[in-house]
Amino acid sequence: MRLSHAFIPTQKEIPAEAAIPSHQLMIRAGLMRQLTAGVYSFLPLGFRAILKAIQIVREEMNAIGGQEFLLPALNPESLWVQSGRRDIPNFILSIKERDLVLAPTHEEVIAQIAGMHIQSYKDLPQIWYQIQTKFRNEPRPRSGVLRGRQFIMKDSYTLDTSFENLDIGYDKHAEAYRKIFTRCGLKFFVVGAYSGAMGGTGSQEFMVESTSGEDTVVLCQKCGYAANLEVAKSSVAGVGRIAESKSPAEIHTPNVHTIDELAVFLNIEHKWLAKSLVYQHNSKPLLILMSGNDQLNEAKLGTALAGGEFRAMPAEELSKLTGADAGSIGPLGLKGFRIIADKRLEGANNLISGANRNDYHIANIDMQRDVKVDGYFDLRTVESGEACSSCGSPLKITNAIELGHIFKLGTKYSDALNVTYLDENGQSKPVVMGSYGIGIERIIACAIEQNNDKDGIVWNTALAPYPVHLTAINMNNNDIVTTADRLYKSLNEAGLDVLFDDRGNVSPGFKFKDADLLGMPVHVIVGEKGLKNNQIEVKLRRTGIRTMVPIDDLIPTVKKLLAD
RNA sequence: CGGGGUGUAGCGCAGUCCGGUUAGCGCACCUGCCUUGGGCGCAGGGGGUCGCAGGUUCGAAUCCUGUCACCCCGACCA
Repeated sequence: MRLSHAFIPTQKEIPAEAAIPSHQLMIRAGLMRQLTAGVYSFLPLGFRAILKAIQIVREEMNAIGGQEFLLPALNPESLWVQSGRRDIPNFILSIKERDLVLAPTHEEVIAQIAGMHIQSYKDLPQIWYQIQTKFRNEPRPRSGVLRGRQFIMKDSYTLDTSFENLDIGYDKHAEAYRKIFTRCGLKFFVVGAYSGAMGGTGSQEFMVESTSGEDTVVLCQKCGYAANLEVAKSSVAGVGRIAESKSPAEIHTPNVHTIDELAVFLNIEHKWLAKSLVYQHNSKPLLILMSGNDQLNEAKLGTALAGGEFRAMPAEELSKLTGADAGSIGPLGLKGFRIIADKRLEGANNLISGANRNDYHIANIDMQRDVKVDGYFDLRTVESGEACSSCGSPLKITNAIELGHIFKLGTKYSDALNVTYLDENGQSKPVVMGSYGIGIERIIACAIEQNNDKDGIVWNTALAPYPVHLTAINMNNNDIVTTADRLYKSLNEAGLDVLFDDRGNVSPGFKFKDADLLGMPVHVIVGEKGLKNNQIEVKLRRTGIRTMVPIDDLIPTVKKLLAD
């Protein structure tokens, strides 16, 4: 491609709306432009990068036996009513003029096709995938393409006869994903993840560490334990019992509202304080007891409650219902509440909690004797530095971008949409499904987040829109023009895609700045300096190292550099 | 959905508090000359319903009311 005729609008200034490096650079380097919140137009250069990523994904999906589909983005609303996902909050965008919705994912359509045509165990297993545009009603799109309302996703689905066979397809995907992200040159890690309302029996996320990421993950750098904070565990001792279990006693605690204040007021360790959190679960009041300042993890709470809607009770309702304000709530004497507690409190005694009366707490609470607990669950959020539950080393907490997510779905959708097969005995059984996603734009954004410097993007060969950037330093010099034209031709003939800066009346400095901003891995520079000695300059974007090579050695040199 | 912020030329911004020439600056763009190894120089030029609607006023980018859009923090995110 000749830059003199290319549409690659670069800009010197950082766009005001972009807060993270990948977003800034994707705009500055002319890869994309925003159309509206969470929706981006990919320009030719950006689309080339997208196509590179798609091709890698496609090859690895085909390698595990995936069959590529193209499913419609327009779906009948009724299909989503049938699966029970029509009314998930902030999920589906719909069409005003018809009873159609824009598909946010494709389990439903896959199930519909499978339901029609999968009849026998002989038809299974299947791996079906597509690479297609998805639409979601994101309340707050942000961070460029990291969270959009419209995005390209590789989504695949496994159909199997059993959970054992599901594991095979799931493991194939895990392996394919490792290959995909490795080929894309990304430093990634895999974490155990929350399955949430997606349902199913297990899931893992493929993550890239980044301060721009929206997910929080827990990592053990010694043994490799890695989990999304939503499900992460650590080794924290239970509160435990002391020998003597005294009788509950009310204590006056004027103007003490927080756990920290209470600990200071009573001069006591935090762990003996049972913090009360009041929630509503399916509109019924729920008291959650945590030890000290342990933070409730709402994802874990969701798992513990096994479905239904829950939310923290607003302060007004709370005081109306209990007669006390938040900070003075406790398990004793509380009527009409279901009570659950964090595992750390199991069996503990000598605890202090609110008296359901402002300015009073109750001491010597014995969880076994005094509190009717409807279950102990792991509800606490892991904190940085806590001991790894596998090896005891301190855990690290970091932000990450989710590139891919793999789910063992089970029969949730086959049950809802009646997808069955006949087994060897002629028995009708539900098809066991798995579902697997990769965000294509996120591959590009992560690659840029991980590979940029003050001058611009640093592409690796796998994703670079063009592997070679060729610059003619001075278009008024006939030798340079002739040589650069000839090299452009021969590089193309050698199978290398070249972006050729043949612009006249553009200063060398400007061309260098643009080349660095666009960030192609190998920069070939044709200038008077080298030409005097029949040499061409080759610069590596990543290292900035320049070498002079004889003209005849150029193509093998470039090929070698790209392969490294 | 709660909190905060911003809408003025393609991009980045000033001007708005305190109403008053022809709405300015840098970059980009166009023409000519010049220059060619790190976003050249000189001269000339084009481009604006000041987000939108209504109101106040002799007069509104500026004040008032409403509304829309976008960004950031949080909530949310199968």
